[in-house]
Amino acid sequence: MQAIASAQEPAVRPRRKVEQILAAAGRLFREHGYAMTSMDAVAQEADVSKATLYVYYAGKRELFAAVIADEGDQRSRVLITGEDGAEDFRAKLMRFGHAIQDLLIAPETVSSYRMVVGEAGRLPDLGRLYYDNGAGRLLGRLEQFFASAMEGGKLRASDARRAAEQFVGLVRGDLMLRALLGVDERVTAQQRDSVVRAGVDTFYRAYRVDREATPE
Amino acid sequence: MQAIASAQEPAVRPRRKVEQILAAAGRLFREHGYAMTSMDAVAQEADVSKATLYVYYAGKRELFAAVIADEGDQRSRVLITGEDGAEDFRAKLMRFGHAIQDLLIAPETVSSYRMVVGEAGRLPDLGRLYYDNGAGRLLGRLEQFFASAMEGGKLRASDARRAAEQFVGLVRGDLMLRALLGVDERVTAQQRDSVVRAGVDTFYRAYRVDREATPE
DNA sequence: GTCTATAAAGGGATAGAC
DNA sequence: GTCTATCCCTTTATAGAC
Repeated sequence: MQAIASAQEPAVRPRRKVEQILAAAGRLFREHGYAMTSMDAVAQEADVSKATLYVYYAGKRELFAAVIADEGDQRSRVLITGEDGAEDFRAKLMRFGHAIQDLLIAPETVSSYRMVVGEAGRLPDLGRLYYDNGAGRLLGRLEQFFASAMEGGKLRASDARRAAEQFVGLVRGDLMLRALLGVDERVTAQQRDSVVRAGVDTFYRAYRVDREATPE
Repeated sequence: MQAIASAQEPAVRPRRKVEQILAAAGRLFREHGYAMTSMDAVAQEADVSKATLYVYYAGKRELFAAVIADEGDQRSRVLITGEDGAEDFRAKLMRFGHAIQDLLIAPETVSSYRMVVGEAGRLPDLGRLYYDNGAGRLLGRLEQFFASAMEGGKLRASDARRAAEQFVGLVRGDLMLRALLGVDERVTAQQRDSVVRAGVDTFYRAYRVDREATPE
């Protein structure tokens, strides 16, 4: 019944298994959460025996930590590019706004956040790691962009970091919280666009350079 | 060893036990999350036998649902009062901003949100209930306040609901997300005030009535 | 209604063969 | 390195006495 392994392959591709395990664990942790995911299930999903899991990871917590660390790297890949000078500044804000909002309410982001938030009370180090790799990086890039814009006279000079936080908060609206809580079945493109448009509008009204004042 | 109950009290205060159970379950679920809280622990914390739990609640999920429903009612009690005409409008915004922010990053709110968010994927109805009773109510009251303010010429006329969402987003900053992820050990009053101040400033710049235009 | 005691199942982790 | 089989503990849920 069982396939007879030839003696030729005792240690077959050592890298492969780890990736299978990490991917399988990620899927299950995101979908069912930490506590509700069993090592049995991970082993089955990864098509590996349970004992093999414990060869690569000391325990369930370590496996979870590895998933989070891997997760953080893959998030926050949003295109904040200062180039493309031909583009209208407001149009650029709209583009960034949409990109950021799309990322924040994407199903993968949501299930990812749920997984981490649910355990953040018990594993604060992982929460911090996740924030730094995700929202932290995004805010950093946005801050740089706004700093340049302020220097270039596109925006009123002020705290660029604060501006970045506010911009994210404005285009996020309460859509992310609603997504985290599973409030909406589906959010239409129109709703999303409306939030971004209003957010950019508010942001720009507050940060645009006054035509009259500031004659330094 | 055990106290001998007099025959006078077979069904002692039927209401009492339920409250004990609900309170104990709430504490444990908030602290340890759904999956990591055992019915044994709840029974012990509530000073009740495990069998008694199952008299009042069909199972663990039902108990959790009861906790969430109870929880939602108690949140969102923030004082948004339109009266007090003597107060400067910006000062009022600052007061509301602080009250809202305080609520959002309060430890009870954070552990509460963690508990619900962590399970929202499996129990979407509870997530919606929680949102409606919490953030939903808050936004509703704030919307009313802004609508009055717009009508009274204190703010530029526009979508009051959207303004409410943006106001909350601005005074929240990313403090709540950081709190949910356990990023900061402690947030100083100075940091909090700084976020509120900047948020109100941005909000007011965007929504104040232009001195020159709008001569309808 | 409330308790003690226990059934029934599932989970994390490991021993030992190959 | 990888597997099968298993240990041992915890968990949900219930039976039965009072």
